[in-house]
Amino acid sequence: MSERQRLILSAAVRVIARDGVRGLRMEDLAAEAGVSTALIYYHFKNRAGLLHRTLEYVSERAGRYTDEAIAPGTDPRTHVELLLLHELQDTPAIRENSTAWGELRASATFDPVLREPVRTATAEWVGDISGLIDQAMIEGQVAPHVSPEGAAERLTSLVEGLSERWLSGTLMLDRAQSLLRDAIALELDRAPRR
Amino acid sequence: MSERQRLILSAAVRVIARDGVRGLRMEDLAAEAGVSTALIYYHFKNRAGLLHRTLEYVSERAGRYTDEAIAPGTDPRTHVELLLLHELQDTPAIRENSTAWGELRASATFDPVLREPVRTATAEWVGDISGLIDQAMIEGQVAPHVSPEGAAERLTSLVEGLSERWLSGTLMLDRAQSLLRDAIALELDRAPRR
DNA sequence: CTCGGCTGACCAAACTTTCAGTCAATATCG
DNA sequence: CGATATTGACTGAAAGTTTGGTCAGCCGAG
Repeated sequence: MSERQRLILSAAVRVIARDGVRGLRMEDLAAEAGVSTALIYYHFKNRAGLLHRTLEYVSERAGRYTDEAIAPGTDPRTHVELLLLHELQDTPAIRENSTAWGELRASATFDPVLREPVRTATAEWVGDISGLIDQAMIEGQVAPHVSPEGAAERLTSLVEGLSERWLSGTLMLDRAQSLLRDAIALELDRAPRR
Repeated sequence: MSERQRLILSAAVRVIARDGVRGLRMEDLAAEAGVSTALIYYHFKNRAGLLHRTLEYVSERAGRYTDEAIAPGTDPRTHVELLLLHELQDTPAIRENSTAWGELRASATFDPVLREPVRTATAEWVGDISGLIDQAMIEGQVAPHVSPEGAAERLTSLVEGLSERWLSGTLMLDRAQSLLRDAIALELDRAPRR
């Protein structure tokens, strides 16, 4: 992928985070990226193609910044917590990525082309968390009888639900974080900690 | 609200569930409702006004069909379970309402006008569940130390997360249901049942 | 020179919104 | 009671606006 494409895609994420997928106008995007509208068509064929590529870009980028945020050697249990809580952080980058991700996921309900990448990205995320819970169990940081798969699916779904409430102004961020922390404890300890 | 307005609003829910908020065109809506486009403007001022009223209509209707679905005299614990599971049911009415609700909630992230009705409707739902958990606790159907508020917020958020995954084709319905059932047990019993 | 990257200008189609005006029902008046 | 205004609901048609998408051609690096 060329530098120019990356430029356009990151601009797309910004525009989507600001106006939603519904509000993404090719002209707005061109302005945000500082290029002509025609160039977008040159690189991405059409609006649908652009959205498709943007979705891939968002999930790829999410995976990257997620990894970067966590010090190597962190124990798996803490790792799970950091990974999940990470989505509920009020920095421009995360807010932007979360908003765009939520929008693209929602669009998948109506656009079959987006379904498969959404499914793949979700599966990957759930798989990561599930794997970490597995490890944490081996190290005795998680109660036995916990189903890593189930817990991972519930916790990531919960994060998405909380995130959307936060981003739509329905829920305060600190409340969302505290709810998530309790949920993690509930899932992994089978009783709230402290 | 006149019968005619109700007719248009229910058509709007159908169109939104089918094409999304972005895909709602005034002309399509007019066709779906069997009226002229001008009539929609006569009753709702403009597209934004229509969306706003549709949101109110969806939440009102959700509350109504939810009540109808549950036999009076049901014990509170079962009531909670039915209420939550109810959103994960593949009937046209529920799918329609859930899809429209998800769309409108997502739109609230970008449209301040929609925020307040979304917040109100959510608070009402959380309040209902929380109240029922309270009652269930009094009747000994829920473990002590459970925070009804917290559990209600987490469970409803989880339902929204699971629902969106289901509707976007990311998650099979029966899996979503089973995940939710386990979450309820985890939250209310502080240990999975059976 | 030439070729991929890139653009300004442009357009047809898609959409929203407006408007003049019809019609049935209801109120008003002589 | 009959004639006449008034009103609210509603529509067809078209104006007005926005948007996705195309295209002929410019430009700079090799």
